[in-house]
Amino acid sequence: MQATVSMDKIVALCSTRGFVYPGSQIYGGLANAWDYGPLGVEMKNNIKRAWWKKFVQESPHNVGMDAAILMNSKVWEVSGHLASFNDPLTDCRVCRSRFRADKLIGDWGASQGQEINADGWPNEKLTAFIREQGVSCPQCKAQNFTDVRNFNMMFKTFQGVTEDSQSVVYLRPETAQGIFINFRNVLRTTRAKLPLGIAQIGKAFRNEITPGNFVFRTREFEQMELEFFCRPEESEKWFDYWCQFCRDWLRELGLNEERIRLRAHSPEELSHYSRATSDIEYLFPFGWAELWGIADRTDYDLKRHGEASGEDFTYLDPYTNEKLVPYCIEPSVGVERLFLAFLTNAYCEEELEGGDSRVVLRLHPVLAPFKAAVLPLSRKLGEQAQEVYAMLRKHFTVDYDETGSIGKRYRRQDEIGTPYCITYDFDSLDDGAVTIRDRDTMEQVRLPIPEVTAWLHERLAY
RNA sequence: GCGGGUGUAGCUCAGUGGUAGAGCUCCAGCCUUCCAAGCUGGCUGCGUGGGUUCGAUUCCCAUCACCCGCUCCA
Repeated sequence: MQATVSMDKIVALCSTRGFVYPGSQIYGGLANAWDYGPLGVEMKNNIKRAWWKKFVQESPHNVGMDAAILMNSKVWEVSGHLASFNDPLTDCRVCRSRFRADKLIGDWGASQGQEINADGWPNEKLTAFIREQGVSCPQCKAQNFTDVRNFNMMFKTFQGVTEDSQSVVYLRPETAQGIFINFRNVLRTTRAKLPLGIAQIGKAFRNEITPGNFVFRTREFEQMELEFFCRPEESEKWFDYWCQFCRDWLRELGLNEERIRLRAHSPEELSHYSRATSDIEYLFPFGWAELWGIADRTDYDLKRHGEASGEDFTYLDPYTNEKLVPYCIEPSVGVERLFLAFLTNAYCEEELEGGDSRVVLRLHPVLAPFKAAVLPLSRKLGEQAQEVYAMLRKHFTVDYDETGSIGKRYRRQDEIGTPYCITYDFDSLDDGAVTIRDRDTMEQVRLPIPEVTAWLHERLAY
């Protein structure tokens, strides 16, 4: 396995070459906001396109949809996010442990031999109680807590012009709910039978306490989620199926097998909606971290929404005439995390003869921002090379560069992962052919210009 | 949110109580017939807001941002 790249190098490359810029830079930035530049957006789009093709287009079971980010607040109440993401928290100033204030008081009460239920107390009351009663830290015994604050992972905003509680809306913390609440719509309009997967790509927002590691954890991020509905007794089979499927897809796009592992969650780790979860983890420069979460959400969401809305979420199996609420397997992955994984995975520094080195992004051609670059050997050939460039632009995202030496231009393209460099030279004037140089093998082929498009199509097919 | 560190050009750094340099990058011109060549010229900066001072990039205060450690999970 190649040496792990430092995060600094990735961040620097992203910034200098136009993959990712720090957000709101001219105003001093905004914590953990990142803007994707010309190359970054191409690569991100390539990732999304590849995922969609694999998970929607090629699948006999799956269809896509695109739900609104803003939804009726009832959705979050019923899904459990409002309750489980809205805790009164306090920190011990001495040992920096964090506690739920109501639980802290309850436990303290129990140790004093009295039963105290602080659930639902206003924060001021919680803070005052902790101070006045001298509640001590279970970790370090200190009596020095911060004021109790509400920690809500959901971004809250207001719909309409008045800020009254009637119009509170939340930015979705996951895209999945948009699928659950449309389950019946999709089922009816597609006339699909189980198993049925509904896929969605979209932004989600979480007010994370500690984001970080570049684009790994940000407060605004893009998810690619599949909610795969099946018969309850088949859920384990499909769970394994999707774990393997996701893994295969990553491998197909060039992610190093040795840096991928599957890790099953322990019962304590499980989210409120999940019965079983496995993470596909990737070895990032900062260590192993979750890339893809595959969760068995059971019938939790459909049942909850069914009960709360009065909508009937049972499915009538046409073969068995049996009524059931489907189970749901959810493979959910963050686009930015994939972006970072592919980027760090592809980053190589190579020693060349003569002692100098080149930075190469060995990105799978499908992911590369530019599929090819047209490089006239000399500026004098610019006019003719431009014609090749114009021809290829109709089919692929291609770059054109005529500044500096040819060697320098090869290096520039290597650094941003362009798989093919097409050189128009002086012989081209006579034979109407160009030289294509492969980024990885460094091999060159000579090809008549009219054949280049087909040649590239063949290699970029996915 | 807490503790520690940092903030000068696109990048890496130097420097001074009298308003700033170097290397690389980038751009233009010359040259150049396949892997970072050379020559000439050029662009760009003291995170932000206050205070002290005749004068602040430098000293003080605040603020913001970033990095490293504790929480989380796409």
